[in-house]
Amino acid sequence: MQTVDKAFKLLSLFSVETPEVGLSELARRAGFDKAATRRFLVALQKHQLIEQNPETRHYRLGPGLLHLAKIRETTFPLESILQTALVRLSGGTGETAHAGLLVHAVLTTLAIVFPPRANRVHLNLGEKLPLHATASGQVLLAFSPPEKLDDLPIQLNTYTTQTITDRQQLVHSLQQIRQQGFARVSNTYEDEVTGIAVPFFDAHALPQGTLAVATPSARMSAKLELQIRQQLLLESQSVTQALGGVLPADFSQHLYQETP
Amino acid sequence: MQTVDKAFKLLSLFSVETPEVGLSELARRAGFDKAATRRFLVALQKHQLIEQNPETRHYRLGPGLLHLAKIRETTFPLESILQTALVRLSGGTGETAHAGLLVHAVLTTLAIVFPPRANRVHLNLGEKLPLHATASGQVLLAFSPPEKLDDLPIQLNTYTTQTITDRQQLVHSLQQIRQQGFARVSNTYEDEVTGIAVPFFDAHALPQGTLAVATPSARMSAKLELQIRQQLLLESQSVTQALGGVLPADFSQHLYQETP
DNA sequence: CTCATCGGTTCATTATTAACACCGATGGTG
DNA sequence: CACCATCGGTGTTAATAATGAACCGATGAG
Repeated sequence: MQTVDKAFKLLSLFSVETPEVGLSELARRAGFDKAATRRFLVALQKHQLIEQNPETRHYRLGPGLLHLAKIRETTFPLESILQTALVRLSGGTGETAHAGLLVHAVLTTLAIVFPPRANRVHLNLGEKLPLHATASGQVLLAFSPPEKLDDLPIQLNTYTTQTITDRQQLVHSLQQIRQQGFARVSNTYEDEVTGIAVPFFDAHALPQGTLAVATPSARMSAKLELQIRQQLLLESQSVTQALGGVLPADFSQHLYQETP
Repeated sequence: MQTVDKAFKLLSLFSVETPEVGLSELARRAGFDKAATRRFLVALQKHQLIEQNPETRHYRLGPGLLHLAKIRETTFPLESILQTALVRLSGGTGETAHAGLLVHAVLTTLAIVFPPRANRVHLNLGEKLPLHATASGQVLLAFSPPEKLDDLPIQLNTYTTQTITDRQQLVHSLQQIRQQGFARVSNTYEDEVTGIAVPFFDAHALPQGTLAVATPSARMSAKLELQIRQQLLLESQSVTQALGGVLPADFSQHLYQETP
């Protein structure tokens, strides 16, 4: 079913950063022949998974995706479960809380709740978060089967002076994260931002996404960190359960250690 | 690209009514061989467009759809545009307002706003609306290219004593709807419910979905109907414009006729 | 105990997709 | 203005991928 893989590859080339792309560019990025790319686009367009901007002739994701996502969300409300967890997290910590979803080695921001204060961390819905440079990404990698590390690009992008770009160092860091059950990074993706994240799990005890709290680094203290970690752990358990997921043993142990 | 068509066909077998389906059942409904169906499911599962309930071994739509839909919605906010239009519609009329999306000859409820009163029309998000038996469906058919009528099932389902089940009669009705620019039906899908609907259009001036107001039939009056129609026309224009769509000439004429 | 149906797998047969070369149109550049 | 590159899009044969009947073990109803 490599045909399905290729169709999906085309769909996954669209992002919040590049929502509309032309034919040649798509073929280039996907590594397909232009004629083949066109045939795929026409097929996808037929089902409204893709649509074409008639002015620019560029392609973009289509409304058929909304239709399918609405069915899924109505019968299996992942997004709304995350949203309510984030409201509690943001309310309890007074900081920005966000949830990410891991799809095919890409971590995307699915939901965000901002606290009602002026100085807060900002990020965008749909934003793609680098796996090696954010707390959310690292905690996902840490709880994923080791072979998932192969999906990482050879070159780890640098975002700030603190970004981990050495593979060895990253792997070492992941081991520690797995042991402690959460990830905490400071200024590795955006300067002056500290993030703490935990994963939530699917029915196979594999990480499906993350819950995270992000604070201005200046505001982070040992006390605030502890509070955030405890809340994240509780919400992770709650979300995982609501989804019909299962916590892996080496994660659920933290639930008892952390509670005072 | 028949492979893409088949993959989509499998995805489209899931609905709010039947969100989880087993392998044999899927093969039967799609008309595919069981082995082929399995190969498709495995391929779709790899990209999280489908996921499997490990207990029942049944399949359901996957979280990858949320990911893609979020990207589309962030960069091209159809759903949120509809939502704000519905808030105005429901607020202005005091009745239930809903929006439907047409994907591959299937009309699905994408957004709903209920008025704050006890006696109101109820429907569900993600609900599939029959094209021949609802105001929304009829207005879509009326403004679609005639060949779209071929997608209709041979047998038009009966929902109430008022449901149109005769093809001739339906076609006649559609002509009138196209001329007047809106559809109005009473008790054809649910007893005691009257619906009024207008389409909104894409960049090719093709109907992409509908805006509708539904009232308990007992409450409908000539005055209320006129008010609803005027508001629907205005919101249709506004939504179409916000989407980068184009009104067909025989629709936009009503904008001037209706305004008093 | 039997039979039907479930999810899932195997492998020779067959229909599909790939990609080169080419089209006219568009737009930036010397 | 003429040039060249690139755009979106399109045919046609060679190479590749999907198909489906038969078969598994497991499960559950009569």
